[in-house]
Amino acid sequence: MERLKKLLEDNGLKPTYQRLKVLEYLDRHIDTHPTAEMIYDALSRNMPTISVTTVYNTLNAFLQTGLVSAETITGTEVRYDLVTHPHHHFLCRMCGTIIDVDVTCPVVEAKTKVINGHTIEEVHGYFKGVCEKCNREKTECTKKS
Amino acid sequence: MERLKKLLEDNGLKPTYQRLKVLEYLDRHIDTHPTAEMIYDALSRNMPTISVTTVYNTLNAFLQTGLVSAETITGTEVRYDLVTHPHHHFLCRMCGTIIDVDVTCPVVEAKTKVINGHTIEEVHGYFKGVCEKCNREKTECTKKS
DNA sequence: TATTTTAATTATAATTATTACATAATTAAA
DNA sequence: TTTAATTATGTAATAATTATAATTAAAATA
Repeated sequence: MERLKKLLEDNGLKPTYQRLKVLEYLDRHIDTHPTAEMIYDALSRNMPTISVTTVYNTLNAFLQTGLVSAETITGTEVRYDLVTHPHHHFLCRMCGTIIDVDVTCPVVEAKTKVINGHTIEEVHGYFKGVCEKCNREKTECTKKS
Repeated sequence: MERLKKLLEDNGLKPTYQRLKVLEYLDRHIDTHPTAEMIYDALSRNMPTISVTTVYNTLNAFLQTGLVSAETITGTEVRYDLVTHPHHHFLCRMCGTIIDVDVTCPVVEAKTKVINGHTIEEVHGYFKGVCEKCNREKTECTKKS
């Protein structure tokens, strides 16, 4: 908890109770890539007074400092992701899960290059397909029949 | 026009007037990556009776057949793109333009591979930075001063 | 050709995600 | 402790998209 408080202060944000709670939620559900709604629903269970606006305000403040990133992979909703180490995302077309994929091997080109005169500052990439779990279930079905 | 009609039929879609018009618009504005709203606004000028729902229905039908792709690069809106040849997108953080980038050099890994047991079917990637035009204007400003 | 069936389009209303805004509460500074 | 600044809250507004049901057009059948 002290760690998270420091994280906020290091980013020039006052460590208010609600900000700490939002950050804590993101930290504890790093693999969920939650939506604003999911965060609000979870927090409001223990904090009945927190408002949706606060969640959005907080997330937008986090976005500005680069503490979190917003992913629009599914196309219908914004998923928030605590920025820890560089990684990419995998969207399973069967179960809809977004999975972190470490990029030890350079899946996308290095940053700050130039293509056709355009200066590249960020490279965003994600994969779409069938995740390991769904792959396994498909195989099991085949085995049974 | 016959070409577009055939394109619809080849994708198992009846070539109705409104579908043809939406497709024609996408074909003529291939570099704009328009939103549903932009398409509706443009078409309704000559077709006062066309409805927003029809534009959405049509775009969703196109999406299902893979005729178009939906890009959520900016994070606030869905941009539609006629699928012609494989390419990536570049979002300029200064002017907001989305520019097509041909991928002759393999910027992202080849398709249908496996990472951690997840089968990759599609690779989505986009770049963010400053486009060639904005780069040039920045340089000109520097020169003047 | 007339009739039936199916598919596509339309208008309206509903839903959802997000933001604007005014007010209240909290915190920091003087 | 008073004042100023920041942050949180509730309500309402906005914008994008979808659901629904009615209408129209097209295709199939008799």
